[in-house]
Amino acid sequence: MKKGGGRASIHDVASRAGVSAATVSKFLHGVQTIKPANVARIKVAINELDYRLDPLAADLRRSRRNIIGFIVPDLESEFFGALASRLEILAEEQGYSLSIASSHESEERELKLVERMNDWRVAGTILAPVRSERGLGAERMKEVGMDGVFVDRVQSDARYDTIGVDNARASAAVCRAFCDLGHRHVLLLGLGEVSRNVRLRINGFRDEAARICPDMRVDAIMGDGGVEDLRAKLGKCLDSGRPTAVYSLFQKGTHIALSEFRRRGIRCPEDISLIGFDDADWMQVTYPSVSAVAQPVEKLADSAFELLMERLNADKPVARMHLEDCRLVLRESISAVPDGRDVGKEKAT
Amino acid sequence: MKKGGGRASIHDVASRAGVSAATVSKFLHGVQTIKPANVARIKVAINELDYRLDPLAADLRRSRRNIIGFIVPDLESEFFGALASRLEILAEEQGYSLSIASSHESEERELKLVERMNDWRVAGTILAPVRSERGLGAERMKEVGMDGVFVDRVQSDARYDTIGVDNARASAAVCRAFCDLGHRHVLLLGLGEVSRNVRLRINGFRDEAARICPDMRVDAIMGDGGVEDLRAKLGKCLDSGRPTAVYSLFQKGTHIALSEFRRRGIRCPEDISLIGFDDADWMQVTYPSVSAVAQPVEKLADSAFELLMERLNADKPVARMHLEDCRLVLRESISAVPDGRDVGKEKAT
DNA sequence: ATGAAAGCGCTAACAC
DNA sequence: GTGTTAGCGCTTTCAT
Repeated sequence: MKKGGGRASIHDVASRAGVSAATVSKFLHGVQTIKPANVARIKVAINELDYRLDPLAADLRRSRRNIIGFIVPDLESEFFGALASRLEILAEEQGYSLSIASSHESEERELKLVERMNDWRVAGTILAPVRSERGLGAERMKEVGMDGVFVDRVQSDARYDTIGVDNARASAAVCRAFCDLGHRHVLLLGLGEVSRNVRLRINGFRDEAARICPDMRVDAIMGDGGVEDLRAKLGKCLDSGRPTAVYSLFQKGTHIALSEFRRRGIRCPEDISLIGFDDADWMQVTYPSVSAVAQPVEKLADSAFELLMERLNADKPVARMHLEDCRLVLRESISAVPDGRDVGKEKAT
Repeated sequence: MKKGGGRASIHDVASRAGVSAATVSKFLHGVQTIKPANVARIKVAINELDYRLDPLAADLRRSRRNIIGFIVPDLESEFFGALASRLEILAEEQGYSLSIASSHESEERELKLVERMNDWRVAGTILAPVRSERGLGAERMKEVGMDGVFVDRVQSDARYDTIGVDNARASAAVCRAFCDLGHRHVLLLGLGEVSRNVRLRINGFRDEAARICPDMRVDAIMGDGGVEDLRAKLGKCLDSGRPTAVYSLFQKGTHIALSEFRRRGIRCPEDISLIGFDDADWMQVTYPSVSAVAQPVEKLADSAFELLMERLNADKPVARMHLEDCRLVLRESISAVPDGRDVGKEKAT
């Protein structure tokens, strides 16, 4: 009989069906060697009692939770939202639930969340760190030996798989696009904090410039004091010694570039070209629509999950580094340098 | 002694400290009546063993999980991301963890997720339904009597609290803005599926028009066949019998409106004015920047959580309906009707 | 083919 | 103050 207040337990089902809890448990797990008569009675009992297995209690007994943890720096951005979205589906396909948590761009919080995942005894943790694979959260994962992988703001690690996009390659493509259009003075727009990825983008651009377009002048400004600082610095560059092209290294920067162009009446792409890292829907609808490096969010999620699964099933996992390729989406915001102004001035050869 | 493979349990700590598990449990819960000497030894043992309480095991014993479930239709939108983000903080402040899941705009999946929350025996569930408080998920919550509240795409319910924005009021404000600028022919842009909220926005606009601006012509087109259908229909309206103002009833619609204006060389706001429901960062940076109804995301989250908490602590909870006010953000996309063209034609009085 | 028993890690009476 | 005991809901040998 079902006891008073609470919900039906496996024992309630068992006694109602006239079998033992063990048999019900077997039934629930698809064991085939149960007498058909009993199967039938168990089914009836389950229906009558509205019985549902408590997965957490089952996990407790099994000493392993069917949960994958996912820690993101920020849930308000479409990028991480999409990542979470996809991982959730992948996890469920494998019988896990995904536990999503946001560190709100705080390393301290990230640490707390890693610890919570560990307390929860999750099967594995996918960490998209605030800073890098050397940040507080990642380091704690190593300390306590949690199973997991690192994604997005990471390079490579001695013990964990890392999954990221090929920042350098994408930026090289941007460089080539500008170079082909005759641009010889490009401004890179970055932010101080999100260092690693942005640094790779800068270097990727610079290296390619040195290789294929040595007479290209490449300036970079970094908003060390946040986005408003960047806005101010950009304003100065636009007012004097204006470049013919801007490569924004993060989405908000693209936003800022566009609005500063407008504020000054600088026409894009006639006066200046623009490409941004990280594509977004709205970039199709601005005037001009803006060219952007699109990150392969789904592939990132797929790879991260796949590597995690392999790792969970491996005896002695090796640390791998995985880079996904980005796609350069060309829209109206770029054009050839109109006259020889900059090209002529800089062409020394 | 700590046993072989696994992690230290409360018993390991107890025996190492020379006390019983019960005492350690008390210590962990801040019971003050423990002999200082024992407190000290427990602390030492915890440190030496790196002991951490398993919250799920504790919850099991307590027969109540310290988890709040949050089900969103979609994690890739900033709106729900922000909602989740805020709820996560609120939940943790009260000692819960928030379990976030996305129904991916599918009612079937929503149903599954509600059932999972129930299986998990969460303390409460915040549901942002795909359709409404009468959708699959919500109905199941009622059936099984889960504690929770409904948020965003909801009106009112007999048994659950509902928290939403005042669509009608916001739309009335939009109507007044247009009316004051002399607009007498406005086009409303909606989508078939997201019916309830959109309907309220339409009615809110229409009612206000009837009240304060009876000579205003209000047309509405609904993309029954998805966004591309809407785009096509909008195109037709713009080509013949063009209105002087457009009120888009959802964010994607604003996007579409803007791009269709551009495609046709229709100048905004000179030729046509635009206001969109649901504000976004990118609307500041388009040309023109677009006026929008901004939804109070944080307030929504705060109210939803507060009502849930009250409900969890109430003996016989009553169902309340909560509406938050939106803010109309005016930007460049609206202006007065230039000449008497439409005004003159329609003014019958 | 099934059930008894032990126990996952923890808490809560209730004795002492 | 502290330990004993009895579970929370489930799984898993190991007999039978």
